[in-house]
Amino acid sequence: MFVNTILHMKRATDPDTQLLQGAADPTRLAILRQLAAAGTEVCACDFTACCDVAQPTVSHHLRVLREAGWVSSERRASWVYYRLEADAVARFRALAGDLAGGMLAPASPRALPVVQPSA
Amino acid sequence: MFVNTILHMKRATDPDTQLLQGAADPTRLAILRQLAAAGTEVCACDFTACCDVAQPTVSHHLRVLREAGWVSSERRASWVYYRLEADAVARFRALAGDLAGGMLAPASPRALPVVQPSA
DNA sequence: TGACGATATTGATACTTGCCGATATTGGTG
DNA sequence: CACCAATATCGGCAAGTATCAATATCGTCA
Repeated sequence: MFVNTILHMKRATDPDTQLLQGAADPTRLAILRQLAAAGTEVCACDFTACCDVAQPTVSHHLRVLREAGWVSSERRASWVYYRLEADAVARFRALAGDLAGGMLAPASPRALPVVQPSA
Repeated sequence: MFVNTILHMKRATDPDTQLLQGAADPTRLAILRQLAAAGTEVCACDFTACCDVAQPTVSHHLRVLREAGWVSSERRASWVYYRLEADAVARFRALAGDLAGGMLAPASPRALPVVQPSA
């Protein structure tokens, strides 16, 4: 409430959120999946084919992915090759693990709070 | 290009994208983390405290999370309790696994394509 | 150097989203 | 029933974002 008086000034500065936002788009997720499936670098021109969006749009999404840390690119001859960043994938998996948290444990016989909570 | 002539008509209909978009916000990620850390259900009033946004905003984010399948809610007395949906967590972890794809394997000695790719 | 193919950037537009104040709704209580 | 506390919904605004056409840039090749 107080912190937020600085009006909407906090969006996605957190690296985890950036990572998630990077993947949170159908086109970008398709790109990430294609990269994961390939297991190796992929030429930018190969994404244009799969994503049913125009070339500038693909380029835009690739930039977003790069800035989110998901991919890195390397120019070779006329083509630009993109590859998944192992570090991003690792962080993503760690995040998934965090959220799994209590789900994995057999869940200790928890007492349902029948009376008022903290507030 | 052709499919897209239907102008911007495909946003986030895919369930995986929905899941990612659900988590791709600092406030919502904080909520998810708090739920995971708690390992059990959490009263809505407890989120208002941690998220430095106004109550209607928290309520909004909780709805987004519910619609994305991340959480389910149950009203008890005056309070509403939220809990993580195991299914969503599982799908999220599966997604992380998918993206890891080739990263886990020792990466077969791949031949760098020096000549032109597919296009 | 000039032409060409592959990508990136720019500019404009429409849609989406996060936020809050005000208000409605729900359930318990006196 | 009237009141109160906890949540949800509504209305509107400001910022973000996805998209494309047009254009710029970069590298290769003749």
